[in-house]
Amino acid sequence: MNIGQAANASGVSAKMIRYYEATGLIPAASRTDAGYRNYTENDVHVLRFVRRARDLGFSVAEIDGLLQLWRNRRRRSADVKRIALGHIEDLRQRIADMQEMAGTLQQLVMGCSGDDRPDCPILADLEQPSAAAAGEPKRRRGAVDEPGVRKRKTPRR
Amino acid sequence: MNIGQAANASGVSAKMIRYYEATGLIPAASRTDAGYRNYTENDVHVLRFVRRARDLGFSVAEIDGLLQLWRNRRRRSADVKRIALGHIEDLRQRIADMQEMAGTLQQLVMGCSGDDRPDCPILADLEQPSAAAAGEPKRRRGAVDEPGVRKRKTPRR
DNA sequence: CCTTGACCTTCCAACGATGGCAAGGTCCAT
DNA sequence: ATGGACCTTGCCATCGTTGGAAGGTCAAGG
Repeated sequence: MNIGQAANASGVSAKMIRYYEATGLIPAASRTDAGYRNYTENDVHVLRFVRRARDLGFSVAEIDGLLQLWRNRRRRSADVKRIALGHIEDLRQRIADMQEMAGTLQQLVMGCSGDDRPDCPILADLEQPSAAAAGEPKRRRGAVDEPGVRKRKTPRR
Repeated sequence: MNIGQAANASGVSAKMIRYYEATGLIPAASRTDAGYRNYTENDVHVLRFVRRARDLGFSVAEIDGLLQLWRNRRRRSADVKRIALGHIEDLRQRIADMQEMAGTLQQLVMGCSGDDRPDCPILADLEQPSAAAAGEPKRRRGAVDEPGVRKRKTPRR
């Protein structure tokens, strides 16, 4: 089976199949004399596994762990469950963050006349976050502190 | 005010301030003789606006639009509202997608013993999505169709 | 005056997952 | 033999953000 057929059969694009191979998520496919990648039904099975896991929002790194457990007949289901629970927790956190954003915006939007006049509580809040709309200071995903203000012995002029 | 002080005062990292300047989101700051960027209280005000908008999940492109409206005293609040509503819709869609993922996973996790045994419905579902857990086929954010299967007049051997 | 260290500058690379395009080789039916 | 669908590799773009390197500046303290 060629890569295009494997792509059709698995729902993973040919591009991504090559990418997964290059990054080591899946083993390198065998090649024909002409250099074409060759796939078996089993390979497609693996690809479908990957596809499904992506659909469930697992990162490629997580899928790597899941694939190893999948292949390991002596795995402990606890390990699988841990990965899944961690991912659920991640999803819940992101959902909560986005719900808070949406809720705040909804509040602001409701106060906006949405006509030809310039006055708008949305812009007003962006300018000076109101206590009501600001909520607890949240950290965006992946955001990390700056190196921190290193102290100067005497204040800057 | 130096960039570091503007960063501290606005909550936007110095790195990002330079980035926003380079991409044209904010105007280029004036410079000292030595080439240091110089910021005013008003610049910090703009940066806080940007920061707040990022916290609410607006993309940089959307913030660009919001900033222009903010600066325009003859803006129509309807334009602001439209951007906000579009963003809310986007958030809701993503929330729904993630909730579905989390729900499916929660189902699977509940069926997993999470002990030393290898049997695990989570892996089983990844292998062969069950109708119950599969749901309607959803499209991941940004996912786009492959070029499509171009038809071969006769089937491949 | 010189050193130190905190700060600033620019430039380049990386992340994650995916798509797009280009230049070239292969396979197969007509 | 020709055409066209397919394959190959490789590089670029996305998006927002961080990290680092190499080097210049500034102020305080010895």
